Amino acid sequence: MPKVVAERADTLPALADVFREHGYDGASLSLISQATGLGKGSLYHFFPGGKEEMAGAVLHDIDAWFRKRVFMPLRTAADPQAGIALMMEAVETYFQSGQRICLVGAFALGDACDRFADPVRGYFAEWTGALADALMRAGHHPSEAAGLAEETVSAIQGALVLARALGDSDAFSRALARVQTRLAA
Amino acid sequence: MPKVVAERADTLPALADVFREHGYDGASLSLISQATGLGKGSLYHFFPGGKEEMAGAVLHDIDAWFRKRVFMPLRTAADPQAGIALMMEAVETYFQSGQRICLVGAFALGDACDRFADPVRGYFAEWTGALADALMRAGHHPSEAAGLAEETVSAIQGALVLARALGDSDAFSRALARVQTRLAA
DNA sequence: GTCTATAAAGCGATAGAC
DNA sequence: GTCTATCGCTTTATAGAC
Repeated sequence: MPKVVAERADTLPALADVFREHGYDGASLSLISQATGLGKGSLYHFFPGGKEEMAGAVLHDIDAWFRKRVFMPLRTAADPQAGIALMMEAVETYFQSGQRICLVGAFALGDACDRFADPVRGYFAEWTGALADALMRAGHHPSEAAGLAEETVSAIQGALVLARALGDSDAFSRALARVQTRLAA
Repeated sequence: MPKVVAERADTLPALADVFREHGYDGASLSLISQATGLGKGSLYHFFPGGKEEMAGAVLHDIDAWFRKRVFMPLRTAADPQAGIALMMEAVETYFQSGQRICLVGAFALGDACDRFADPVRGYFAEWTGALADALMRAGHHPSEAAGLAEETVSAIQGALVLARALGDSDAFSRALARVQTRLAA
């Protein structure tokens, strides 16, 4: 059986969970140490920049996942509707049907907004941009495509807020269904 | 000229701003002291329960504002469409055209979710419930009204996330316009 | 590469003078 | 009702042994 933590990247999923659950300020090093199974010494060995570098690495990891599974399919799929379908699948999977919130959205609303303004903006700009591109290739007029893309990403983020607030992950699934209908029209 | 802070309620707007800007954990007592112009002694005189009571009072204040300006008009307006119009006005005003985030939504996504689960859930349950009620009275079928209400509140929250993340408050105004169109249909 | 020990600062909260 | 001083604790971060 391989070591659970062999390199820096192995810690990122646990790190992401801690930040999602406790926010940036609430994610203390002792919580992080507990979640990753690593002492503070090891954490600072992997992340010399401390907590800020940990959160930055998590954001970068999330961005890479979305680039591969969402943004790239939207931009490069021969059939734009197939790209959109891949996006919907990835979103449903990533957010665990509404049980997992979006860390980037949480950072946008929360304490870490100023500190990570660039990666946060980049994530949402890429997402809306790639979706608008797919919608244009699917036949929508440019201005209409941009609005529909904005509305779609916005609806997903809002549904995550509502699902978490109401403790009702079905609200997220219902929202995804509505989004799908609207994108197909 | 009257005293700036004469009673507990006078501190709530400044308190709300601090929590909105820094989150629950990030809102330190020294920041709160600075924002309200009150020393720690005075703060604990008004809020014996400390920071948790401060945030609770802010949430209660927000809930009261929405009850009066949003939930009640939706439920009691003779013309349901007029009630919806009042809601849209209030939302546009309260969120300052997208420049101000929703503290309840931020708490839902953030560190304070567990601590304030009840008021957070209550706020969104009341909002979606009151809007669904107005939509039913406007002629929508019950199931359809509930979905449209959920979609509307969700769209507003998502637009606040997107506007903050992109640093583009116009994204919020565009979302409100789309919502208005959909509710009128 | 991982740990323990520790430093320095900030935290929420309290006490007591005025 | 407001303040300052202070307590006890936790925080991030570092140092150094292994």
